[in-house]
Amino acid sequence: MTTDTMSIRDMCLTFDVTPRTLRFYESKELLFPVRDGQRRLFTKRDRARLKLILRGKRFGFSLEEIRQLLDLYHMNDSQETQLSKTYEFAEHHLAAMESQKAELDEAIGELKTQMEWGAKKLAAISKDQSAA
Amino acid sequence: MTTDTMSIRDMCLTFDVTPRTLRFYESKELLFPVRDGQRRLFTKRDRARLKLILRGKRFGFSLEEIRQLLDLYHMNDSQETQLSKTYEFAEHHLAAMESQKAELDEAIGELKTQMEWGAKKLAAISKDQSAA
DNA sequence: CGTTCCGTTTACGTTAACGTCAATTTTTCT
DNA sequence: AGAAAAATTGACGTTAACGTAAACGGAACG
Repeated sequence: MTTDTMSIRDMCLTFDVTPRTLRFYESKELLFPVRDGQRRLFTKRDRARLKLILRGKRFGFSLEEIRQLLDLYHMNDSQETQLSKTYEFAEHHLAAMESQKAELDEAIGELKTQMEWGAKKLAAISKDQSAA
Repeated sequence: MTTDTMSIRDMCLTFDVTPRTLRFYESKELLFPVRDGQRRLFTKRDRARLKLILRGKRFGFSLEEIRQLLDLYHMNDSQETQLSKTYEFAEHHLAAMESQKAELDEAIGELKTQMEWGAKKLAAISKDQSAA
């Protein structure tokens, strides 16, 4: 095995973020890079988490919400009570996502309707012009 | 016909927002309530726009992005060039939404996988305990 | 007719999520 | 070794999206 860890610069290039962003996420306990002296080394786990973080942001979640959610993807063999609490939280989150999906479907439908209307208008205009 | 317009307080109750938010949206030219003296009266059009604004926010769009998008739902018989520009913008936006939907589907799938794993763990734990 | 309840404007405050800049190591290149 | 490039830690700045408080005007009510 080669390195398995990545420098901050490699992370920036791979995920298109700035060093500041990665340090900020570490300070907010979203990432936990190990240290080689002073320098940060990002593990496979950090990369998996970062991917989820960026996706969460695209879905409109705050970093704090995302921090909670990250545990869902790293459920460890902790206490039963903790695990079952996490599981419950996951159920809520899943419901939220499916409702968001439904809303998204509806929005897509509405936009398509609007676009058909726009297309008709455009066709009418160009016809008017050729008739003039 | 009765009023067809709503007071700021009615709007707040209906859409669960604060007066500040509505005034803020007006200042950012997202809403255009008419005036009865000093007081704002929100029209049917404002209500339609607000609904779209709140939905846009849930999808993670900024108010500035939403402001652009609102034109899509109020395409008027403006110049052909303007209308066709709006139409192009709509095409881009539609593509973005469908890609977001795809990503959302993927995320839902992953979360479900994680939850199955968690469910198995929970089952194993409770079995261990009954065996002890 | 006083006060209490909206509503308005103006303006400063706040939080999240970084950007940016300075001063200081640490690393890499030659 | 010496210079340049890259990384680190503060610390202050910035933008979006409102919150909050002050000061004022009309109208509704007992």
